[in-house]
Amino acid sequence: MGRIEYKNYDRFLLAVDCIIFGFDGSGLKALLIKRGLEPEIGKWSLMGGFAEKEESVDSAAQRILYKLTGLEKIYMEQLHCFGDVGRDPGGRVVSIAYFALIKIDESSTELLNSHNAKWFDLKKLPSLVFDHKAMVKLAKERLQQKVSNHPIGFELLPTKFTLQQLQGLYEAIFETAFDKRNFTRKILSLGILQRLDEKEKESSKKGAFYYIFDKKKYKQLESEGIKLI
Amino acid sequence: MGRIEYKNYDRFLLAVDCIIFGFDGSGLKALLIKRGLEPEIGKWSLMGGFAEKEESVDSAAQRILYKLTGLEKIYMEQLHCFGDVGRDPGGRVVSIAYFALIKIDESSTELLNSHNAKWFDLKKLPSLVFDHKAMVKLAKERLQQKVSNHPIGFELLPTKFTLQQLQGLYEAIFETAFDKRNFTRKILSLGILQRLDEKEKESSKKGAFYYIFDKKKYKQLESEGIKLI
DNA sequence: TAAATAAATGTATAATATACACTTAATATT
DNA sequence: AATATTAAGTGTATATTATACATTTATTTA
Repeated sequence: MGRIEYKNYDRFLLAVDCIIFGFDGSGLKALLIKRGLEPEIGKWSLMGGFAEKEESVDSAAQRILYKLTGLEKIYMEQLHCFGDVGRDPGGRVVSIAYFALIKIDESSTELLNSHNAKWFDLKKLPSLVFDHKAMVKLAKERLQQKVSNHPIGFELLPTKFTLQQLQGLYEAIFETAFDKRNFTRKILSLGILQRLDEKEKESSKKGAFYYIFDKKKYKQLESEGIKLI
Repeated sequence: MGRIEYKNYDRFLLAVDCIIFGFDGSGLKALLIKRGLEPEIGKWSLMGGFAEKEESVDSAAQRILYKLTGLEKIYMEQLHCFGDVGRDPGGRVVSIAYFALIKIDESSTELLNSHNAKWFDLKKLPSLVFDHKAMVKLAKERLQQKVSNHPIGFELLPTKFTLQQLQGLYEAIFETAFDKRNFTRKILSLGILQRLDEKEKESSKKGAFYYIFDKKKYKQLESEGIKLI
């Protein structure tokens, strides 16, 4: 069968917008840029761009994440298609939003600077262009839901981390405090953490053991979707 | 600020495809049509169509559901954007998939016939065009997930239904058997069902009480997202 | 009035979630 | 060398929820 091009249907600009989450030990953060084109040039915005004809939408999202952070092979998930008619005053643009989880210190500072990018605490977001606020809100809800059943929170932490850092991350994501004993017991009972002999000693005299993942168990749980929180 | 049209970016055909779920007392069903245009004309397909410039993507999905079933104000949820380059051999079409839950006997028979539509058991699907099989698979997974935490299963049942019908629905969705006593206890403990004095008497001599929803409790749970299964 | 049928119901046990406070290891201070 | 300081690390009791499992009940039909 030859290639038939569908005729006489409306064509759309397709944007991809990325909610890039990070965690710096205190709050959950999102990476925002100063928008570089009209309309609303100079306002805070999610990193985005237009999809191109010869790439998949997923690839476009990866390309755009790479463009801002220099990072590849990052945990990224499609969030939602935002398709309201008036969402972008610059034209009829349908946007596919993705969220990504990155280790906050691994992105390229030069790239971030060149895009006028900045990390913002989720609880202190500036006003954003278009419907980007709704995107962030939905992304946060999805992250909460996802992190409850899938071991992806680790994507936001350094390779080795203490139990208190892990708990701090979950508390930041859910904006609630957990009981240390119960949290520790539960997370260790999953058997996906491996304790190192090394200790983190900056925040206490006693020092807290570092942990890393047991990759094998991790993969297993990822596919099964075990309840974490 | 005037209206700026973004220039020089690729434009895409935007399709909307609907996974329409129904339940007839035995298995979970999906509504399929015989595709009416090339390529792959005559093959089984999800109901779909192209989005138009002056409507939101959500509206397009509603329009397409209405076109096939004659139904409005239906539970419908965006599923996922399918954006691979080669997904539609007829052109570069990005599709936004939605899933809908309808009462199987409420759709217009004339409309269904005019589209050559037919209900298929999810476990006995024919081969489908493009990536529609993946869409159905994802929709089923999302339905399972959603129905576990939100009281939406009822959208698939008649207004009044018996506990056995409700259990049958959940068993069909999860493709597993539940213990009748535990299921009944749990579902009734939510307090969202109201028992009628009327009984269904076709399937037994004793007869089974009909239930309807307690709308107020229903709304409350819908927003809170209480665990059902 | 007996038989047949599916509906309706309860209880014991296991697993999981929650609430709650003291001990320990290492360093810093006197 | 002894003591104070700091956050890390840990256990137990109770409540809640999930699971496993079989008999009684209401109604119709023979």
